[in-house]
Amino acid sequence: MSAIEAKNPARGRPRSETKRKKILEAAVDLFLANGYEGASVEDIAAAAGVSRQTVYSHFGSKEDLFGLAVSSRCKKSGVDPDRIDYSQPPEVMLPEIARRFATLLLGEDAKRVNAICTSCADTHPELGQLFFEHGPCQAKQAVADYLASQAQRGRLAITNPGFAAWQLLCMLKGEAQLRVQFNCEPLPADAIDAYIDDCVAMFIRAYTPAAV
Amino acid sequence: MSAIEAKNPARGRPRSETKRKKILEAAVDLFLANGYEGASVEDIAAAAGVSRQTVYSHFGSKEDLFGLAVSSRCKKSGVDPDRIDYSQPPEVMLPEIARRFATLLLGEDAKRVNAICTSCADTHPELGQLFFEHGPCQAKQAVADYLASQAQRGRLAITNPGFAAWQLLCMLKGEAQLRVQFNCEPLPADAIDAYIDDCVAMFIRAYTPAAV
DNA sequence: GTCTATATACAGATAGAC
DNA sequence: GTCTATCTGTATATAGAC
Repeated sequence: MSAIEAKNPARGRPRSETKRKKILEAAVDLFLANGYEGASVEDIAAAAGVSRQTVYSHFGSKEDLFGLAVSSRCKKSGVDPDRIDYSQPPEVMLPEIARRFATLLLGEDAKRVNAICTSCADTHPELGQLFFEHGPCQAKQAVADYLASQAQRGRLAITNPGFAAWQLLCMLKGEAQLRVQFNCEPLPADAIDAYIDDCVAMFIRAYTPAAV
Repeated sequence: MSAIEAKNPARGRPRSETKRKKILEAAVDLFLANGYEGASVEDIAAAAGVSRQTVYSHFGSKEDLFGLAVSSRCKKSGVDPDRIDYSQPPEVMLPEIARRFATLLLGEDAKRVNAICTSCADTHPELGQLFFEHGPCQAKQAVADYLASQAQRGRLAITNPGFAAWQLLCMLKGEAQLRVQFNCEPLPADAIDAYIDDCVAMFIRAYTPAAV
């Protein structure tokens, strides 16, 4: 499809990393503000201070740009493989991951992305898939990798890290995320924190290796 | 507001239960088929074979009807307090509850309700709240009550049944429900079953009382 | 007599056609 | 801008079940 990454990077003028970042930033802002159809590539290029051609040169298509914008937004909020410290034990790392994830989930942006994907389900069914892959799926993979590393060190008794990662992440959504999604009164912050702590503790309990 | 339930039920002619059921049935069908705004009270009354006033007499308002239609649909699919057997131990009852819940979650109807609520978020923000209360919240309460009863019998070590119920139900959604929500290729049935079984086992492990 | 249910008409709001 | 159509929700009158 898009043969962007196939080009020889050593030849010609290299693509500007700063421009790429500005485009992604502008895309995130405009997609969230105006929806997928409401944000034109022209608008995004203008907001980033580049030409429309530059956008296509970097990202190939509007849809690909959407997917990577989602991805960058998620990583910026902390659910990023690079920010997981594999040397840290679960008791330290999991609460940290859980808090980052909850912050991302409960923000207005997550709700908007959901609204965009469901409202465009008829005209652009790929948007949902792109979000799923670049958002939840990436987060799950990062957590699964961490859990697998801990299992290997004998700190957790996990045979299926993929299952365990989905369990943890989905569990964390809890009542709070449903309330956001369905326009209900949000839970008080301390109740959310207590729930998250309870989830992490419960998760660790379920996957603690049997004492020898 | 609507003083429907305040009337004396012992005096005079009782409201027809069959008509009520027919109205609810028609409401479920038409709301799911045409959305909230697309289904008029007139249409629902006609489909149920009653007059528009009868609908209002039974349900007070279109919004209340929506909430109760959601509720009836959920109960019909099995997440119903009345269908929980408190005498059954968790090893028997939880897998049963989990399977019923997953069937409901992964159906097309759940996706449609989500779409209806998010698409009407601007004009009818109460729809989301009604769904939340009559759908997820009721299911959670039913599960929480069961878990509390089991905790009292010493079969589970649960101090906060509400938290535990949300944990179990949210966990069950897993990858499969996200895929439905975001128009991705569904998981194979055996993978879903394996995940659900894993969730229930993990849940029971986390909440099994310490051996004395 | 009390309450359900139907039929009809009406107010208010909204959306679309012209 | 106006006119028309539609939908919600209410009011009123009538027939009939308990």
